[in-house]
Amino acid sequence: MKDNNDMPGHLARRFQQIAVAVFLAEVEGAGFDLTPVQYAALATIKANPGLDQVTLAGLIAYDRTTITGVIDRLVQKGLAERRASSRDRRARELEITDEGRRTLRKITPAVESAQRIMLRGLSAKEGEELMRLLRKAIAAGNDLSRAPLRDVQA
Amino acid sequence: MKDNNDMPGHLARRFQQIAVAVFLAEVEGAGFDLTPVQYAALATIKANPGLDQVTLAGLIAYDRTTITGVIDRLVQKGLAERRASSRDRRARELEITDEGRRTLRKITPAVESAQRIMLRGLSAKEGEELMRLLRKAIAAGNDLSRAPLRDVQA
DNA sequence: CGATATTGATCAGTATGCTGACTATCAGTA
DNA sequence: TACTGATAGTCAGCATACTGATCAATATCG
Repeated sequence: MKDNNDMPGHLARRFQQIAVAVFLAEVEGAGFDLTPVQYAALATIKANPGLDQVTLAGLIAYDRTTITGVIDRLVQKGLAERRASSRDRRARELEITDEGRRTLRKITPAVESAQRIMLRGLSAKEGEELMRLLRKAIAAGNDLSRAPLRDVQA
Repeated sequence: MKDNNDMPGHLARRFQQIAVAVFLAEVEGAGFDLTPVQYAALATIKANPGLDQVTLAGLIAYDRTTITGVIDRLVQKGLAERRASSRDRRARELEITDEGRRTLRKITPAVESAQRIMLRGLSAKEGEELMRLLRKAIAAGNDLSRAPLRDVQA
């Protein structure tokens, strides 16, 4: 039988598992309570003020049904706001709050530290190579998941 | 701001997301209904008959609380059995059923196909290198998650 | 214009994964 | 042997992720 360690799918699960654990530990150590998904969403809202949920989902490759709950929690924590759009009454415009901005700023060192820790077994060059290969594999498989990455059309 | 594509954590999530989608699509295409986690558990039970749940968890790096539900579903599908251990009345001994063996055998081509598809953007050499780097990063971070990989002591 | 298709958001249901708590049992030791 | 600590399994609760459905609103096209 093929060993688990020869299965890219298994390795993907393990690496992701570790990445999440490291992220949560670093962020909690900094005194915050924010998940990787919530962080990515919040940072993307800050970079694209007023975007709607589908666009946000496309920018970070979330399923649109997952976004609903994530935004719920960001709003509940006072980090983001969800407003009805005036241009399209189906859509909600997302904004980051001052509190959200403060949180993002203070949390950034912990997030960057987490990225280093999850690569701590690799040299700088190996880390770069790992990211390059992941990017390449992801690009080729982008449309195979229900939540592909979608660039915004200007 | 750092781009998502420079964050190993984000890339890990994306690659895992695609890996799961590909696995499910291939397995469903072969006429089966088994998740990646259920497959790994079943294959490990087959390779280690009579093992208990904690040992199984250690072999594939699951959290022990996650195993309970996974086994529930394998048993419910008639692919595995959970019996009380005679040596330790706290423990359950896990066995694969004939139906489970049949399923594993028939599903293997789909699983292997899935592993190829999720690397389809990479050359053979690049795929090997990606797996090598993932293994190395995982080994260094093994103890950072609640569910580390644990080898069996003979 | 009006029928049809598409889109944004949500919801119900299911399956990982985790934290923390709890029970039952086992192991080691004073 | 009685006490203490560790261990196997489960459970409640929460947060991703997905499938598939539904509703409201918008776009498109005959």
